[in-house]
Amino acid sequence: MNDIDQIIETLRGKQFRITPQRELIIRALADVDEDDHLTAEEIHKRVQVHTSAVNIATVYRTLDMLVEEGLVSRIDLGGDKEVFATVHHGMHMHLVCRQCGHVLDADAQILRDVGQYLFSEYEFVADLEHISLFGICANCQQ
Amino acid sequence: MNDIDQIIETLRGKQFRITPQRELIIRALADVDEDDHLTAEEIHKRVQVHTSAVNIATVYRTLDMLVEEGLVSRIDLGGDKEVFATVHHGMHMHLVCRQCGHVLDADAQILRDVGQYLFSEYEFVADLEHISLFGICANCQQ
DNA sequence: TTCGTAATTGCGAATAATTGCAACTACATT
DNA sequence: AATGTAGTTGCAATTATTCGCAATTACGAA
Ligand SMILES: [Mn+2]
Ligand SMILES: [Mn+2]
Ligand SMILES: [Zn+2]
Ligand SMILES: [Zn+2]
Repeated sequence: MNDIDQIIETLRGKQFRITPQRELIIRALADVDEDDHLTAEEIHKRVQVHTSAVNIATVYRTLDMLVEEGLVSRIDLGGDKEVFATVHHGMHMHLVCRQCGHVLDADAQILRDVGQYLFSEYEFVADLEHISLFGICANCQQ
Repeated sequence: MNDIDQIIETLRGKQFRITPQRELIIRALADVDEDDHLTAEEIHKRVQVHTSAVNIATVYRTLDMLVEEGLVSRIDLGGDKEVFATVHHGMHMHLVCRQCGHVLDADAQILRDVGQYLFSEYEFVADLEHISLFGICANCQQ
């Protein structure tokens, strides 16, 4: 079963209805390159290649739902840029420079300890597959 | 020297001009209780108690500047709620449930290792004093 | 199949946040 | 103290996102 069907099956299991709009949005998200992300606006554009009949409000609502269900991750790449990706976008984190905005991908294995700690101490299951951390990049430290 | 003067001195050292607007905004931010945060809108309201002559755009721009300079932290408390606090708001993290929106404060000592790793491996100085992590809270796990 | 109904969508309006630009002002220099 | 100027602000316009609600539709039950 591919990534798209996987997501759709999960949604069915949770009694969500599979509308053409949702299918197109999920497909757009899953069809990007492994290490790519899309903004809500970009997803909307890609969906409209197939049919102009998907409203931008529906894109926003569907993305909120997919994030809430844990099927898609919402990533803050600094101030204005918010992007989305499915779980097939492998585990890593984004180091975002708060000065120049540069984004560097980094290994996220070190977060495993954090996840275990948060669960054992607070019974909280943290999403650590794909997060952003802010700070100052090597360049901006002079 | 108190928190407010500290911030103002730092700004002066970086050639930023100290306008009445900026002073009021910094004061509003620093005058909250130790464990409190304010939204941009709330800061605007508090500033207007003193004078109605501060535009909301100036509040947004000043906050962006303070965050960029590392003097204030911007915290995402889930989707719509973004709050700000100065550094006197002690080190901890926010565990935000993506299902019910509940926010739990947690110890952040465990992030020290993460910070060291990111610096040694990527020369990135991460801001880990005050971050949010998303996931599922104990309650929403059934 | 057809039907009933709650979930979902589209649309337009409301709200939040950002931006361009002319006017203003903090502050270094004289 | 007066001046010059680059940094900052206010305002209005723009853009991004959310919301209310009536119309539509997915899908379980008949
Ligand atoms: Mn990524
Ligand atoms: Mn806090
Ligand atoms: Zn940088
Ligand atoms: Zn919860």
